Amino acid sequence: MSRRFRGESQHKVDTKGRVSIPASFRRVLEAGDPNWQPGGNPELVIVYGDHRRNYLECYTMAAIDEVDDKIDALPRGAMERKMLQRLFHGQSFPTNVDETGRLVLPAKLRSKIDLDGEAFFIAAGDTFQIWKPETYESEELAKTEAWLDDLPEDFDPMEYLDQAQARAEEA
Amino acid sequence: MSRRFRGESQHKVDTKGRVSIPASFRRVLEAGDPNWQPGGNPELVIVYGDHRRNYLECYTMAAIDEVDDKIDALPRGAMERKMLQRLFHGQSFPTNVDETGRLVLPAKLRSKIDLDGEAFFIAAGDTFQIWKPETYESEELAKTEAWLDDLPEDFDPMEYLDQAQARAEEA
DNA sequence: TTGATTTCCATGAATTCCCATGGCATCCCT
DNA sequence: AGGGATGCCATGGGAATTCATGGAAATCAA
Repeated sequence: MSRRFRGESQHKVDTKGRVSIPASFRRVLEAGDPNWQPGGNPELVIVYGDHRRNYLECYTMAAIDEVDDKIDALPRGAMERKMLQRLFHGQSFPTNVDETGRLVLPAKLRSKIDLDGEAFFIAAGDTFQIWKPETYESEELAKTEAWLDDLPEDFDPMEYLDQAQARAEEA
Repeated sequence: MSRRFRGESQHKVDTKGRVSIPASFRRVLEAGDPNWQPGGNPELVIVYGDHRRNYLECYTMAAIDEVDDKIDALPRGAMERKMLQRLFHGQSFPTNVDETGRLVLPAKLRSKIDLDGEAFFIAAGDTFQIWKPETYESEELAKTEAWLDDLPEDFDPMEYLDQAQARAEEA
């Protein structure tokens, strides 16, 4: 049912690294954890990636399992496989939501994306991301603004939806 | 059957953000929710978009699923995909009609379109929109009036219907 | 032991749930 | 045709719960 994350919001991060997860995201994490049961706290995996990535990407257990399966399908010894293993197995952090709906970000993860005081959460399909608000504003929003400015005055991004469909059909 | 929304109407918004949904729209939401069953309350997704958009667009589950599929069809990493994900996954709010046929607009959404006291609903094909009445009057109506005024005296908008058909045929 | 986790409790604000009312249509019975 | 009776619709009010957030006590790890 609620397999997809949806929405965006901002929450406080205290000195211990505790942050409330948007309530609606919690429901998705619960639904996506095969071991979860009412009253319990769902697990999840936070992928932080290499130095170039400046946000944290959070996977439900179901989503990360899917990724793992795909990695397993690659031939042993293949470079792609090694890279993906490093990213998803090495540069990631398994954890769980706590009793009060929060999750604790270790100092290491916080400093990696330079988080302090506030964290911005945004859904991205079957994962959600955690950004330092300022980074999100300046990098992501600015980037797309600039990109949109290059388009015709009356262009509506919605038109991309149909492009998407067209591509899907010819494939 | 009742796949399309039709009509327009205005309802009160109380201090808690509760608004009655036009009864006829409810039937469409029910029909468009694969999980809905008689006696239950249909879910829907409200897309509010970025600061440029000053109305809320409401999708039936079927309609939003279609959108999601199209987004999934775009290549990972593509700019269009990111934009659409931000819009439809990030800048949206999943909710459901309540027992009494109302829906609750969180303060965040209300303030975004500067809603207070009254909300104007208008059908738009397989979605419907919620506007602050004054905004709709001044922006939308004025816009289409102006547009119509630019056309020849005796022009009949119905002619567009045939244009649409012609386009479909050549594609 | 000492800083760093975890646990466990605490609280105001926001949100959900439950129940209530008056206004219209429609249906039905005589 | 009159006159309920019935049922959906728009709207309100208050209680009960959930959220987001803070702080203290209890555990760990080195």
